[in-house]
Amino acid sequence: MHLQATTQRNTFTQPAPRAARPVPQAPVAGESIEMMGAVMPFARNAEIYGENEPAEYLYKVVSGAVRTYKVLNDGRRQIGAFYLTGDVFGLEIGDVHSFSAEAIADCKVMLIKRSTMVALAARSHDVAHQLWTMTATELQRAQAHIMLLIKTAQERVAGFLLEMAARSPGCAAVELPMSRQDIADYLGLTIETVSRTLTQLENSAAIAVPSSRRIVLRNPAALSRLNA
Amino acid sequence: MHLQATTQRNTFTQPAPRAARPVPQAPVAGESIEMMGAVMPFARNAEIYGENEPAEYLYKVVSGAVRTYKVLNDGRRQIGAFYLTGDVFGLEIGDVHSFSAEAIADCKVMLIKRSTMVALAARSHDVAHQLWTMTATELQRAQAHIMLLIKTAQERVAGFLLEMAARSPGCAAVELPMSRQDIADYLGLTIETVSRTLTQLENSAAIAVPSSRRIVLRNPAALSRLNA
DNA sequence: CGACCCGTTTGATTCAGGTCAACGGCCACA
DNA sequence: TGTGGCCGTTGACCTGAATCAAACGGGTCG
Repeated sequence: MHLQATTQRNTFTQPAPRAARPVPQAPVAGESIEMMGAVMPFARNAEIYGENEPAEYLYKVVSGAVRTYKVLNDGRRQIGAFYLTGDVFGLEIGDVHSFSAEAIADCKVMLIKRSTMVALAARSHDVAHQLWTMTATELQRAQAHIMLLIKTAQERVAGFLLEMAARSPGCAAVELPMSRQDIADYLGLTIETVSRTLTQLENSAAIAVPSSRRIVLRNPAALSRLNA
Repeated sequence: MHLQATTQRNTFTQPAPRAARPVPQAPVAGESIEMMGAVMPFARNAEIYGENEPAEYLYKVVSGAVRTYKVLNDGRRQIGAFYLTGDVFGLEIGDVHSFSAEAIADCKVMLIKRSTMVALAARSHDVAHQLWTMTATELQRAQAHIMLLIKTAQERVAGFLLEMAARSPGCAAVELPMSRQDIADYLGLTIETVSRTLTQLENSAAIAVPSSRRIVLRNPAALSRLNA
């Protein structure tokens, strides 16, 4: 149940992290993380890092999409978050990752050495503040996720669609990079329930589903009402 | 449904925050937050702050216990976290609180002015690092909470008991400061299900419940196994 | 062009947990 | 020593989502 297709590392497109070219030092205070780090491509379903691996880097999505997740003993998978272009992930306080991360689609990810960031933060309050802010943003995301998980199937799906819409540049139609299984594992539902709920929402004219990965929010107000 | 007994502010035991005595300035780097701020008492069920109120302070539990929560349109309440002696809460990146906070039992809480902390963080890397660490701890707590919410009732209750046990100094018996309703709203269950599950665990000899607020972990290994 | 594969949808049935209702224990207070 | 209010427990029943199963559709590849 909840099996992933092919989750093994793709050793072709993903050189070992140690092989990354040296991260340029950026000693100036007020430096943003934008301008440092090496960009690395990952193929669809490639593992970016694994749970309990040392957290050597922090990551920024340059293009594509990423999921973080945990798998329980019995195989149930919970997706912690989806990261789209511009999002930062892999930020941990401990020195190991508490989730695993995989590419949802082929994507490019910028790697920034954690030790570099931490050292930089010690010198630049700006960088320190950025680190704090990113962690706090992540916290807010997690708290919103908790609020989703106590709701009904309809409310969860509606909430998910609104969240994705809010994160998409173009407003009307949402292009979903992830499968129904991913959505289900994010929302704590089964694919069947997600699928059924989407057709339900379509029948009630709240959304349109021209193709399975493309969803038009026909009546966002109705969705918000569902979102409680 | 999920109604709280008496949730209004108790204006007797809780002077307005503005009346707090001035926070001593602590310019020395390496300063800990321990030594600054005024301690204030709150009566059982008194509101400490409300959702969407400006986040002027951050709080540390000196004694007693606190819950943070949100209420949905339809009255469902979700408890975000329980805070026991020594825990810090109310740490936000935005300038309003995203949850409400209430005293579970009579308690004493230390208030620290947020602006003071932020100013201090700008001068002391140590303080900045503390702020970051506290936020990250909160993030981990939230992520663990997410993992709880996708599980079965048994697993949630077992997980909750183990969490509380881990946070209690004395190991064998857990003294729960919160009601069944609080536990239910934390775990996304009903009081009936929490109650039933506890008796189930008692019948299977995993725990003993000498009094409703006191629980002995008779077989922590079995609970851990449930916890998946 | 047809065969297959994968992700998705749809249908039938089951079950965990919710709902509704009654009861019991404990404590404060008269 | 009653009596009323909480809080927690237990029971009977119901329902929303999971499970099991089958069919569909849109790709790729021989």
